[in-house]
Amino acid sequence: MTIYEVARRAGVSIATVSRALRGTGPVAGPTREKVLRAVEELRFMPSRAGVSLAEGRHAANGIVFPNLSGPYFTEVLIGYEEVASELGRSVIILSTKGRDAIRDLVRELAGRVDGLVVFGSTVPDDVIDELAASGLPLVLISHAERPGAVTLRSENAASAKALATHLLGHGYRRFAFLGAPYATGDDVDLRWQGVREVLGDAVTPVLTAEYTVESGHEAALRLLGAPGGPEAVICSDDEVALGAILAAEQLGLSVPDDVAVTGWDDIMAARHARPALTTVRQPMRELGARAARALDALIAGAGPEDGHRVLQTELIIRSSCGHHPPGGR
Amino acid sequence: MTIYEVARRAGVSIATVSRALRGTGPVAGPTREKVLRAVEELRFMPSRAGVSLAEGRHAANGIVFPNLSGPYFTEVLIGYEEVASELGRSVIILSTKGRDAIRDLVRELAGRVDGLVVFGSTVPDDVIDELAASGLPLVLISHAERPGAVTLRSENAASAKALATHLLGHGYRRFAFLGAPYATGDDVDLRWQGVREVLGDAVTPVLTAEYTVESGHEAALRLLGAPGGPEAVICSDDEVALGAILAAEQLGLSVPDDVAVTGWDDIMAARHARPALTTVRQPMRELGARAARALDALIAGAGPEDGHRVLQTELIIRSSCGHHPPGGR
DNA sequence: TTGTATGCGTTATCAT
DNA sequence: ATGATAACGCATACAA
Repeated sequence: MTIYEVARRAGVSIATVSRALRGTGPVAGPTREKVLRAVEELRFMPSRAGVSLAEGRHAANGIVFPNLSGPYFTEVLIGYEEVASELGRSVIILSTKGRDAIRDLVRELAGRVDGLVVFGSTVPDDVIDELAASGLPLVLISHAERPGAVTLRSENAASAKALATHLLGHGYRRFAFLGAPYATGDDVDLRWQGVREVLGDAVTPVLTAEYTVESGHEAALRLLGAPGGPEAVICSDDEVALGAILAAEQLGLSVPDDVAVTGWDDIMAARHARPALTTVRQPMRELGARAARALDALIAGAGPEDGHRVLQTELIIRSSCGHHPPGGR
Repeated sequence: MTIYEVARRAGVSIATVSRALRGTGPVAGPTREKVLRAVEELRFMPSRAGVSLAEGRHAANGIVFPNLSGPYFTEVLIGYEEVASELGRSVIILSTKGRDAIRDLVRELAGRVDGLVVFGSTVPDDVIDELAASGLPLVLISHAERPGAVTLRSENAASAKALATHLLGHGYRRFAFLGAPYATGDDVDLRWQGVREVLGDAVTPVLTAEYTVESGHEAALRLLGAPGGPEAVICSDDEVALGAILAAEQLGLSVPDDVAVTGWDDIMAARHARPALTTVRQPMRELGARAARALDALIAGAGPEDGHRVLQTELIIRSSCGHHPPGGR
């Protein structure tokens, strides 16, 4: 079912069919009618490959993330897909978790899209370099500022300081920062830096295997099971924090009476956990939506080719960090 | 950067470049070297549109789901993407939630892929008809059997009966089935049918707005707040069940002492909830993985063009449905 | 083993 | 207002 068959059926040329269908160039009323009828009868849909080749664009965006296991990347993806779809662009996903030939996969993806969103730390930096050098529009989420790409992230250090300060206000003096191995400049690293700036040597870093409930659980069991444990555990994210709460419960420790626990992200489970989790809300969907818009602007050639944008967060005080006087703020 | 420039640089024809790159047809050793060197120097990547047009295929699969808000669709997507990627196929996603021109979006998607996975009830049946009629390989998840497409789902009715029977064993006699408006033949409808078959008039259906914690919470507040409420609430899925547990707690009711609650799916939060949720485990990732493989077979032209496959589930007894003697089964 | 030439399905330019 | 035709970038049948 090609444009030629439609043209033949309508008794016109393929040029006319193309014009009638996409509204470019003049087409007489009756002619348009004939064409549309033929299209209808033949259930014609222009071949995407043909269009892409002729137009020199894909009308598709890519997104590269490490995995979709937790709510974080999923939420960002939701915001991204929604806006991309509104802008008439399909979205092609690529998860790097457990893949070995990441470089090839990313290259392949790059070949099918007009632009790419990449989460920091999912792709080796030289691959990013290659993409940027190729001129592909690029938006990096939670990645250090970088010429040749737009970078976008939520604020980390200031929120971390606010959180740490709040915990000091509760009277805690021995802290642990619980999270996965963080890479320099990634979100969790910045949170750690912020926390450390306020707490100094009062806070000890404790690594988990991953940013998951399971990992948080295991690490917290060890941390809280040993003597001289922390009075407050600042977790890299909500999932690790939920794991820490489980561990505390398992060890017969009360949260927050025996040990305070805080998270990050404000995923849905944070509000429903017991105790409800004190956390830093991060606008995850907004992050995805902004990325989609920024990428669109990049592709359209509007705006600067690089730049850095930081989205604000909000400290959400609930009950897992300690007791608060009713009516107090 | 086209194949012509590579050919010129290597001093060969484009046919030789193509052969050297994709390993089809014979190429002399030294010639291959020259070509590969030119490719390297020019950072050549074949144009996806060109390849697709020439090959007559996209090497891409689509998947259509209602949303990615909860763990269910996300988990299926994880399994799907992983297998599709292994099979060398990109994954293009489409969320229908809140979209108005679903038909057009699906058509557009259909034009960019070699095959499509669609969750039941996300797309009007006549759109499915159109896709099937067009000959596009189609796998339907949690959709009624259907000629012209492979359908795939997890088992529902038998699990529902087992669950209901287990609850009867606890001695409960007044039940509610809590879930969103279900469509005939969808998963939740089949669960309801199974439950009803065992419990008869002892179970009352109660609708929620959606399959979400919030919806379950609201509906359960009304259900449990009224006099003569049920002794056990069988929920359509874990998220609704978590909402129900929240509602019970809020109303000062103990789960399971005052009211039992069960879920479905065994999402991660089910195990971590308090009380831990009795539920029916459904192999979500496996569902996605199977869909990807079935679609691949369909595209390859292997196997029958339609068929129905049902994946087994497992009843997971935890503490939200009542007390169990230690050591008992 | 290598090259030539054609087709894949559009879009868009340029005549008419 | 409409039609012929040249790209677009690649794969491949066929010749050499």
